[in-house]
Amino acid sequence: MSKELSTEEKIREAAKNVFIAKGFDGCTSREIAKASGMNVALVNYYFCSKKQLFKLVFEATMEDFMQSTVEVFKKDLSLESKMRIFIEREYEFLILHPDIPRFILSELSRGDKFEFDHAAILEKIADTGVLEELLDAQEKGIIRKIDLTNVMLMIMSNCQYPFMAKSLMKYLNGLTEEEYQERLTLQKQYVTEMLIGYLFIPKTNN
Amino acid sequence: MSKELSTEEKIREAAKNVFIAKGFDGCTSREIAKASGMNVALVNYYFCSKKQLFKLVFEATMEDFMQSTVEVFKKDLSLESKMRIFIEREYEFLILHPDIPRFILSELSRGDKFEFDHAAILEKIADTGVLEELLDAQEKGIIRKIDLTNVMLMIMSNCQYPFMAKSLMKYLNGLTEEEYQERLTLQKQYVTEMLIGYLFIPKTNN
DNA sequence: ATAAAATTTAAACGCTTGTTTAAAATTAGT
DNA sequence: ACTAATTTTAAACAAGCGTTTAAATTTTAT
Repeated sequence: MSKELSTEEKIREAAKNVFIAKGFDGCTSREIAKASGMNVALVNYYFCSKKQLFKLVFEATMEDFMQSTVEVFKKDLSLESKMRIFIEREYEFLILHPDIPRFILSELSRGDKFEFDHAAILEKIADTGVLEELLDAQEKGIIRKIDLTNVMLMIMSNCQYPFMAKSLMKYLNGLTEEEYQERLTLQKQYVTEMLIGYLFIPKTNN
Repeated sequence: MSKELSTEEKIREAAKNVFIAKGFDGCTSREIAKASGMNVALVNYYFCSKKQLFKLVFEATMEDFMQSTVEVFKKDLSLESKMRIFIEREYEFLILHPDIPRFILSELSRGDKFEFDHAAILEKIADTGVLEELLDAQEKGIIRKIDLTNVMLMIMSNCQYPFMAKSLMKYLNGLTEEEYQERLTLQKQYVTEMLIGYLFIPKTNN
């Protein structure tokens, strides 16, 4: 156990956990303070306000989430391999942080709460060259000519939703946490097959 | 315009809109009262507490959502037709009520807020006989032998996520509401093809 | 060792929250 | 028409909220 965290870092870490678990509206400054072992005044001493602390946490979480998965497209591999590895990474990440997609989409959908800087995230995606690679593959007839928004939606739907719907699915199907984890591992394999099978145009043998 | 709503109904309707838009934690009793044209005391006069009003709204919303789509499986059609119509209905419903999946999954994920009665929903699904039909189709080699939890996940992922991620996708791709609606219509067609193509085993010609 | 700076604390600030009260206004029953 | 029940209102309640204050403590620098 590394106890060598500064007060500021302790608060930031606690805030991240609490915000992701309960949302901005679902928690209090005092709750964050208590979770970090500090008191309320220190939260505002280091971060000025609950809102600003949230903004910091949200943007960092969003960047982490994107970064950890999208960077596979920088590698020198076939598009299909990259796609497979991307899905693999996405599931790996989400098994460790299953609440992040719901957190991001929930907070983002009530966007009046703060204006977040999406330029940084757009840049990280653009930097990987994934968009050009996909367009190029469409020109070459490797993958279907589908608007990239739809391609992204397909992949993200099949990666993120299974984690967002965990509570509901466990309810509906009467599964334990372990049983649901098993379904998730299977789901990863199924959606990989399904997505690759649908998006990639089979090579004709002649 | 039908103005002939009772006070109780006005509050219930307003509460539904406000809860779905902002979540339980994201709104106040006074906000709901104002949205219904009434005052705070009336909310508790008819519904005892914010929590109980929420419980009512949540369970009704959940039942509506399930009911409107799953009942297609009662019809006398081929499984493939039912699946196609199911997806069609789901998208139709979600175009009208795009915030409901996020609402349900968000509120459900912090389940300590109240215990909801999922038996009624389970029963509605069971009543359609969809589960038996799917298992039967698996036995007959019509669709892949995949755990039904995973089948449900696949379908729900591709129907609900595109609506849950609207804010994010509009951001990332710089789309207007109209442009995103167009993508959603295309998405419906793509995911129908993809899901049917993956889940159903092609008939061999011999 | 001492003074200055940074950190931590307990207490308080106005304000909003969910809920309740008690009186006023309306409706229903006879 | 009169009474009783129902509905609506304005006002108040304690509790909790985000934030601020000012004093106490610790750290840093000379």
